[in-house]
Amino acid sequence: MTSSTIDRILDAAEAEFSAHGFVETSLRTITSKAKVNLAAVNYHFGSKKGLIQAVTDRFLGPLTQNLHAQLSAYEKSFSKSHNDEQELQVLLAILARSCQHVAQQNHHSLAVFARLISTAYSQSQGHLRKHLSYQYGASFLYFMKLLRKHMPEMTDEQFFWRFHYLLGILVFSLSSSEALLAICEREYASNRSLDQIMVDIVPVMASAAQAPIIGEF
Amino acid sequence: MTSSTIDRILDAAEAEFSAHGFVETSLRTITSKAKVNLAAVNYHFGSKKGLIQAVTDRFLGPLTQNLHAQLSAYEKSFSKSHNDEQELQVLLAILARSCQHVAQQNHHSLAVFARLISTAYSQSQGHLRKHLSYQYGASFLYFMKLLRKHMPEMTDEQFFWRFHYLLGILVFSLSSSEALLAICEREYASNRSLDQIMVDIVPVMASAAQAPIIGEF
DNA sequence: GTTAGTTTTAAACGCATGTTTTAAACAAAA
DNA sequence: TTTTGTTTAAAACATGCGTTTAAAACTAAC
Repeated sequence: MTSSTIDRILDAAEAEFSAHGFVETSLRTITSKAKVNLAAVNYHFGSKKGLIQAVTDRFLGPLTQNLHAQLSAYEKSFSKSHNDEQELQVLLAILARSCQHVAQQNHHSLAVFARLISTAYSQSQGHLRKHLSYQYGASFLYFMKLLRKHMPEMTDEQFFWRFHYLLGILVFSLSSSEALLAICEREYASNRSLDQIMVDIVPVMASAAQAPIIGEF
Repeated sequence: MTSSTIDRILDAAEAEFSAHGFVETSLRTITSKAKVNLAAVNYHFGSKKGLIQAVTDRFLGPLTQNLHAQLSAYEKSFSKSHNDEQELQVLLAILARSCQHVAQQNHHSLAVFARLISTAYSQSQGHLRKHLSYQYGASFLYFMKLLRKHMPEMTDEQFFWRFHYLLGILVFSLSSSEALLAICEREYASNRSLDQIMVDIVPVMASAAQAPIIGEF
């Protein structure tokens, strides 16, 4: 176990990034929590940006692979009578299950994932967005393609917007999960978990997906 | 117009905060965009934190006042045969309209609002959350109370989660609006606006609110 | 016109950050 | 044991930040 240093850094960085975001966590807090010298980050990852990329790559790889595998299995055993709510929920449940899957390995990865999506969509020039879609876009495009089939009455543009409204449910739930779970436990003495949130939002996203279109498109 | 300095700072700060967040925008970029001396911020607002508070107070005041006024007017002329989807949409449309209202005055206020909510829910200790609910919580609690009536079949805890899923749609749409509108124009040659997004999400949030409960609560 | 109070300006301060450097410690092969 | 390459260590570096200071400029009342 020569390079436990690398893993300790990755774990500490993931935890800190998930709790305080990328810019607001310093390399000094990461290296001190990892019990590692400050210079180790630049030595092993080149820069802070390199560390962020390593942290995200660690779960984005498994996430997209798992998602892709599940989607192709789903598509093969496809009951041709789709277009009903059941099938839509199955598809959304696949996404949820992929998220759960990566969370088993790296506990804070989903919160980091949510922060990643949020920052990608909050810079309008979209450098990060391009990088993500170039590196990991295939699986998510695959997902969108299948989702699109269940919302045939919409135009492409309407689907674009609806999809991102659904994404909002997912991203906000993930990035706020720690706070929400804490409030929930304090306020309702209920011991829920991120896993349960992921099954929770599936029917909610499904209903949101099927809401009627009334705007002046 | 002796203190146009203050307004120029507030406008520049609002624009920068909406585009790059609170921590990632420096006082130097704000003051240079406002064509104002660097020290002016500390002179007029005491600190950067004071400036952030001034920026948010400027629209949170009008927002909550408008929301409260609309809600009490709605409650007075209340068709007692509620519990149907129409009424739910009316209520959600009130929230949307209040958002539109403050956006007319300060163009980037809604994106700042979204960032405020996001940061409030991404720190689990919740200092900002407490401050916001102490200062502006009344109107939003009022809104939640009325919304609760339209979702009577849920437990309080289930309502808590569902409410925050709806909040996710709103917050993500607002904080990503600039990027999404840019993509939409480039990809679909469609000239949409934040206003249209706000009417868009009303039926989506309504459907999400009425999704069946299936989780193991 | 002088004065008193307010606002603006330029410069500096103290501090935290990411990064680099240089040497020491270590590991494994010759 | 010596040597070679890799990893760790402590210290310093450069930079950008929020903030403070002290003097200048301005405003308005007397």
